[in-house]
Order: sequence, then structure tokens, then C-alpha cells
Amino acid sequence: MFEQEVKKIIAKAAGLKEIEIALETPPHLDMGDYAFPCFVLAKTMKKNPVAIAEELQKKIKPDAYIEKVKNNGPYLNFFINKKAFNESIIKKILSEKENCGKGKASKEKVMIEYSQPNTHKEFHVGHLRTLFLGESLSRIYEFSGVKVIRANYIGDVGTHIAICLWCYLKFHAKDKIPENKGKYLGKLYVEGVKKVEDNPAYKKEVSEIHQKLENDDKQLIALWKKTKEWSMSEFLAIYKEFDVHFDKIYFESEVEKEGKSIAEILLKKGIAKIDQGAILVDLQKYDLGVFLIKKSDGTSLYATKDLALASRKFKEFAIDESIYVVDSRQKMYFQQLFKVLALMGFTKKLLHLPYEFVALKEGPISSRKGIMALYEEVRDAMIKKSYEETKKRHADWNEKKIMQNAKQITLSALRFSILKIDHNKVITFDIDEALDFEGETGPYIQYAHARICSILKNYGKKTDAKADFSLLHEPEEKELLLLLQQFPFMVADAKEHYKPALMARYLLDLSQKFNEYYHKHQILKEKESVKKARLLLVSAVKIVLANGLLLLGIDALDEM
RNA sequence: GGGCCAGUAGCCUAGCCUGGAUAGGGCGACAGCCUUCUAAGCUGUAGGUCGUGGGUUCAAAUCCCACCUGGCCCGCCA
Repeated sequence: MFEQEVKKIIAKAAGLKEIEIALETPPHLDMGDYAFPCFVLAKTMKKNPVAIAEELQKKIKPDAYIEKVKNNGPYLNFFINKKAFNESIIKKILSEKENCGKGKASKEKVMIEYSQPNTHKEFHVGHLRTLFLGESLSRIYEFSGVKVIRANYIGDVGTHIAICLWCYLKFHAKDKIPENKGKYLGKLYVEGVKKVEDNPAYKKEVSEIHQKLENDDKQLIALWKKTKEWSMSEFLAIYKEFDVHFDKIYFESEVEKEGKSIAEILLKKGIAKIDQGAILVDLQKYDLGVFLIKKSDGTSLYATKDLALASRKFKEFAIDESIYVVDSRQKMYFQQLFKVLALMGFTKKLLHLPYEFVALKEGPISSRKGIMALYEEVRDAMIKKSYEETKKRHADWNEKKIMQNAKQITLSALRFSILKIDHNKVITFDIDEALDFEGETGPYIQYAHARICSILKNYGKKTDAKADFSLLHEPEEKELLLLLQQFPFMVADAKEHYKPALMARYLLDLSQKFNEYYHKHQILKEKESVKKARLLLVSAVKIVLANGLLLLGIDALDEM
């Protein structure tokens, strides 16, 4: 709003219709609020930028929006009217509250598919990235006014299941089943893979199990159903823990038969061909290699099923777009999949949102190599640490309250540590870092929020929205106000670039500025007029912090 | 061999799309700050060939080209 006014004023003074470039923010606050670099006018006006700045400065007079204009070398720096600026920002946030930054509801409907774990495998920290990213994107989309269908696509069939069940039947049929059944299945899978690697003759046995499963062998299906539930109950518990609620859970097993028939249709239509007994689509003329859609032993692949799932999604939910939040290692796979769908005549909007994987210091996560970080183990270690930290700080809290706080801290620390990193960077997960709740962490932001709550609580009275906002003239207050004003733009940016990391970074900035302010300036000890203005400012900060955290899937805490 | 992604202080990271004033943070290190609204906090110090070399530009971490390094992907895994 203020930027537009400033641009109009410059255009008028320079005799132009409009200023096309965005204004900049000067490197220092005392240099002004908006900067216009005069280089851009140097060519058309045929003068050096320093002279242009000088000339424009003389032409521009202060008005309701502009307090002062100053030329600084080739820059023209604007000081906006503090009172009007402060008041407009704070009042807007205080009146909009949890709706602050929210976009207008549109008719657009998008399905976001994320998490997609495989049953019969262990759930490790690497699986958290798609979960957090997908959920946060869903929240950002919804907040922006888009209707979101949260979908999960569980890998409940495939070679890995065959290996796991084969290993169980052949070597562990008489095992006493341990309490953590999900983990037990993961171990069976890893053991099975090793056995097959060491003895290739077992491969045939696994393939037989796989075929029997796909041909509805009664006994095997019963075992499969039972063990699948073991994994599913583990997954559902984790989703609940992270407050993730899927609108639709697809299982690969649901689309397998349909996928196989699509493979046959593609074969008949001549889009696909048989090569070495397998069905594939040759995409070499599109520089996409060949795409295998059915194995030579007749069993299905990921691709077989995805071909069927794509159209099912659009039919069932009348969505406008389908976004797949999947590991970047499958980039090529999705290019191939989308191309084949296009060749089939599928014209809907599909997007693969790739993210880089999570590795450990020792290398990429691989249970076979013993490079593992199971989610539940990491979580429990973090809870233990945050429990101790909480207890240290709050001798008067009861067990329940301490534990509740410890869990909140843990989940926010874990979530934030992954979301703050740009999704196309490989994350090296370090348990020591995960156990650190200081610095650029989720708890840091929650702490800023809790401090504001504490101030408001100590003040005791309700704050009305009336105050003299020109009293907010400290540099730290100005920085906070500038950040607050940016919030709606950050939401839009995060959506446009599919980057919750932008929101995470913004919240760190805002928290940091608040903490600096908190240390430098007292609020409750100030005289009434200043106190009022400051209370309203920090109330606005509190609202924005809470809204931003919610978009990341993190709860704002009132105390900690 | 082809393709994608990344390279910014000891370590991690922002900025790159949309070029602009002194490259922001965090961890770790060192020195400080709790009779003052929660020290999961704050202040200060040290630490930088923005991978390398060209090009474009008045101006390049940012745009273009080449190269180097690392990761990942390229038909019976998912």
C-alpha cells in the first residue's frame, strides 16, 4: 500500500507513467523505509544517477504517506509516515486475528498426495520429510483459499511385501510376535533382502509368493491382511501425533488390477510393447528412456498402479490439480508416468513436487547397512531430553504438564528442523542437533510466543485497540512492524514456490527481532500511553507467530 | 555416456526466480548479561577467494557459457 503510493510519487516527479521496478529496502533503518535506485532512469534521462536523485529529491514534497525524502548517492530514500503506517498494520492484524494473511476462498480444488509409506517396512526419520512438507503445503494452500484434498497412497503390495512374507514363512513362522509389530516386519524385510542377495535361488521363491498374492491365494492374503494392519496402526498413530488427517487413503492393492488392465490396453493400442517378456512403453523419442509397466513374471510395478490411480483421483474428487510430494530420486519416473498418461489422452494437471532425501552422517539411510534412525527412537530420545529441560525450568509443574510440554517441544523441534531447510537440499540428520532446542529451532519461535503470552498475562487487563501508534518509534519496533506487514506476502510466496521453508525462515526472523526488542525495551514498566501501544504491537506479533506456526503444523504455546 | 540437484566461515544455512548500498542467521569457540515482563533468551569478539574461469552489465552470490567437486536418476526396486 505504501510502496504503491511512493511509486506514484516518484513517477510524477520524474514525468513517467509508472515505475515498473520494485522498490528496495535500504540496508539500514535510519536510511529510510523504501529506496529507489536511480540507475534505472540514467539511460532515459541521460544523466548520472546521483544527479537524478538530487533532482527528484527537490521535486518531491511530504504528504500524508511520506514524511521525508532524502537522496543518498544514486538512491532516493523515502521515510514513510510512521503513525499512519504503524496504525494500519497493527489494527489490521488485531482485527483479522487468526484470519490474518488468509487469502480469499476460490473454487480451485487440489489434491496433495504425500507420506506414501510402504507397509512391512520401518518408519524412519527420512519418511518425515514428505509428511511435514505435504502437510504444511496443504495448510498453506488452504490458508490461501484453495480447497485441499489430503491424500496418502500406501504401498501395501509389491516385491517388498513378498520378501517380508516369504522371510516370515520360511524362517520365522514360529516366532513369538513382539509388541512393536511394525518394527518386527521391518526387520523381516531387511533380513529377507539379505538372504535373497546371498542366495539368488531364493528369488524364484519370492516371485512365487508375489504371484500367489496377486492371484488372491487365500492363506497368503490372510497373512498379508493381518501384517498390513500391524504397519497401518503404527502409521496412523504417527499421523495422529503430528495432527495430520488424510481425507483419502489409497492402497496400491486397490488399483493393481485396474493398472494391469491399463497395461494390456496400452499394448493393444500399440502405445506399449512386449520386450523380453515385460510390457514397456518406449519413450526414447522424448528423451525419457523406456518405461516398464508390467514385469515379465506378470506381476505389477509402481508404474502399473500409478497409471490407474491418476484418473481415479480426478474422478472421485473432481479436483483441478494433483500434486505428488515424492522424493526427487523419482523425478525421471514421474516424467515418464506423466508422458505415458498424456499418450493415453489424459489431459489433467499433474505436478511432481520433488524433495531431496534425508541422509545420516554415515550415509544414506539404509537398514541393510545398519544406517538407521527410526522415527520412534529419535522421538523418544528427544522427549527424554525436553522432559529434563522442562523439569529444570518448572519445579512447580506436575508430571502430566511437564510431559505434555516435552512432547510439544519435541514435535515442533523435529518438524521445524526439517521444514526450515529448502526442500531441494539433502538433509543430513544429526541426532545431536535434533536434541538441541536452542538457536534456529521450533522451540525458539514457540518461546517468543510464550513470552508475549506471559507479558499479556502479567498485564492482566484486556487491551482495547486504541493507542497512539506514533509512540512506536524505536528501531526495533520499526523492524517488527516491517516484518508484520510482510506476513501475507510470505504466505503467497510460500505457496507460489511450494516452500514452507520460506515461512519457517520468516518466523525465525520475526522471533529474533521480537527477542531483541524484548531484551532492550520494557513494556509493562512504561508509562500508560507507551505501554498500550507496545502491548498492541506485541499482540500483533503473537497473532502472526501463531498463524505462521500453524501453517507449518506447529502449535503455538502459551507457556513453556 | 546422458540428465537432474547442490556447492556461501570449522559445521549447518538464508539470499539466487525478480542483479543494486557493508553477503544475513544458527551451531561450535571465546568474553559478557538472570534483586528488571520466562536465560529454550540477549550482547560482543574471532571466523568469508559466495566451487573455478570466462562473458553480459554502470553494477553479479544473483543472469549466460564452460569446467571442477559431491549427491541422485537413467526397463523387470519403490
